[in-house]
Amino acid sequence: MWFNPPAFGEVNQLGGVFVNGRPLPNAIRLRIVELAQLGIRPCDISRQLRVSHGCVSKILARYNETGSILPGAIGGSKPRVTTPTVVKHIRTYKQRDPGIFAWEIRDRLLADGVCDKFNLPSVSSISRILRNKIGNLSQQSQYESGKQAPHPPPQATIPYNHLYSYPTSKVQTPPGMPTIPGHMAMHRIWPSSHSVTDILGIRSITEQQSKHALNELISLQRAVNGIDKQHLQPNTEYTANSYATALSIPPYHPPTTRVSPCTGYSATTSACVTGPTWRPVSGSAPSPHNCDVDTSRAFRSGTADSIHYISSLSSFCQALTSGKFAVL
DNA sequence: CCCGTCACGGTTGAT
DNA sequence: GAATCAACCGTGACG
Repeated sequence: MWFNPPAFGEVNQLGGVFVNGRPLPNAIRLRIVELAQLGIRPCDISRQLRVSHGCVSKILARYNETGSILPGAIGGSKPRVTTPTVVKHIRTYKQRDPGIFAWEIRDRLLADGVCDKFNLPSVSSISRILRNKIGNLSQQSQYESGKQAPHPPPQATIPYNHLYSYPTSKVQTPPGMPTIPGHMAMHRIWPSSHSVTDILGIRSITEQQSKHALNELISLQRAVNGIDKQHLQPNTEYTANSYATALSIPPYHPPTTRVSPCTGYSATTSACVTGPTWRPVSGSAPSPHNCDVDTSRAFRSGTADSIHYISSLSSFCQALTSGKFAVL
């Protein structure tokens, strides 16, 4: 029901708003990574952004591993590994050596580079192919001409979830998109220290450097969101404007200034984050995690109106991504 | 106190 | 078009 979406989502222990089952908006994810790069500890990021520490940990871990702040691809099925190309090769192996075993075929597929470890068919899959599709080699030409898959994938060796699987030195991007510069990807360093600086493998990074990297990331992801919406996870909250959201979230206020369902943590760390984009606009308000448009407006105009505004925008955004409207 | 991990209830999209 | 399935999500609790 896109007319009646979860208006505010749910509120977590930190007072942040989230939509169960849906990823945090890119703006929040981006902010998490940016704060981590600035040396803010995950626990403090969690409090500042009112996102559970488990989530912060997960996002940072993924960023460290893949270089991407984007969530994984939700829903859908894994692409079939037994593509026509793979079947063709299996048939070839079987023709050359009728006594070949399925496991040998599997090894050869890997050795010949037909498949990689991500899309290598299981032995049982190969057996099934041998049984169902190549059982009678005399019919192979018939298969060749007419029994193609209804929607054959353009390539045979695209690893599943390849959009979010990045090498360490260079971040892979969707086809046609510019490559993320190497310095945007984090090194695979995972020291024992719990310090985010150590976790991210950054000895020293200036705020200017961070901003520069951030801007590049924003530009890239804006382009990605606009150009290839199909290939990226269609996050309800992910429009270009979403990047203003996290920057406008009022900082976490310790219980001395705000009654929060979450009590008991130190207030000393909220001052770690400074800068013009992090200044409180008004009093406390629920973190607009489920909203993606210009919430900075909303948070300047009072809580009640803000909530209504967020709700309306949330509806609109859901409509956008559910195909009710064309993307602007 | 901080962090990593996991169960849980939820959403999503291909089949 | 509905059901199913397997992917993902963030939260909250635990160690």
